[in-house]
Amino acid sequence: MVRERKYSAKRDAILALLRSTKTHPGAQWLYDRLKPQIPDLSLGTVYRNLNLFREAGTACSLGTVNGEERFDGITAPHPHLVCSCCGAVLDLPPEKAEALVQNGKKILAKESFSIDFRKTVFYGLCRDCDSQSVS
Amino acid sequence: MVRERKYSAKRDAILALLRSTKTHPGAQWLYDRLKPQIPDLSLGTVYRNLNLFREAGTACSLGTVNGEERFDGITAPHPHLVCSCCGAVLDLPPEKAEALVQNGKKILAKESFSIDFRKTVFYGLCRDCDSQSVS
DNA sequence: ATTCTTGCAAAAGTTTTGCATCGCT
DNA sequence: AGCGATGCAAAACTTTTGCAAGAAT
Repeated sequence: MVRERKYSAKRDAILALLRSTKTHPGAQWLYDRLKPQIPDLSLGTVYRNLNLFREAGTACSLGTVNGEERFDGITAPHPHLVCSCCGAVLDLPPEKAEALVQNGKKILAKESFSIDFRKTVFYGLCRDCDSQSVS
Repeated sequence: MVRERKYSAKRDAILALLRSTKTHPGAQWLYDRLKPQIPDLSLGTVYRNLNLFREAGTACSLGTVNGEERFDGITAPHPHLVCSCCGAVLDLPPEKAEALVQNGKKILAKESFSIDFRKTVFYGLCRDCDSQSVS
């Protein structure tokens, strides 16, 4: 049972900004950018809407970088590069990811991104939770 | 330049517990389990030692689940299953991961774990940070 | 003696939430 | 009018840190 959503100019602005950037931002980044244009915007609203986007599948989380959750407006699953030093997040073209996985290359020439390690996580429901949700 | 480490019984206990479990615990879980046996243990010490393990490569982080960082005493890279509902983390045998990636099966029969989506993140240094660390 | 380790508590940082108000339908 | 959306501030949580005391080398 999904609740009805009403139009909200702020929600639209947050989503538009999220979709317009390749930085894979966190809540604070979005807030800082939007605040000058929307003076009566609060950080809580950014958080609330990001959670709505995630629930609705309009956006997705990439996970936490340096303690901050980062989001992607592109919901089609694709791998990412995270800089362990500065926390930058880059999209990784699927074909390059394939090559990386296959030959374990440490360097991604074009982006000049040196790979240290990879994390792969599958999300779903464990047996207990799956059976509970069905019944 | 890695600092010298002195022996610490508490550090040993934390690492032993981390290695003995398949739960991929967070700091609080380890603390709760150790506290009865080591009454003068503090949560801060668990955090400090987990960070030491990570720096030393003795343990590694799997990322954040429900806002809490989870650790693995097995440092050989391997994929994980995370239950979106209860936060349980399971190891995924590499050969099963391969099959999942190849055919995109939604169900992992043996573990009865239904897969919703996957996240793959490569960690390394971006061009800027890489050049800074070299020079 | 030196330096690492730790308990404790405060601090820091991120995210959530309660509540009154405002806006959309 | 009814209910969702929001500002604001407090609260909740996880993690880090400063400092003095204790332990290992």
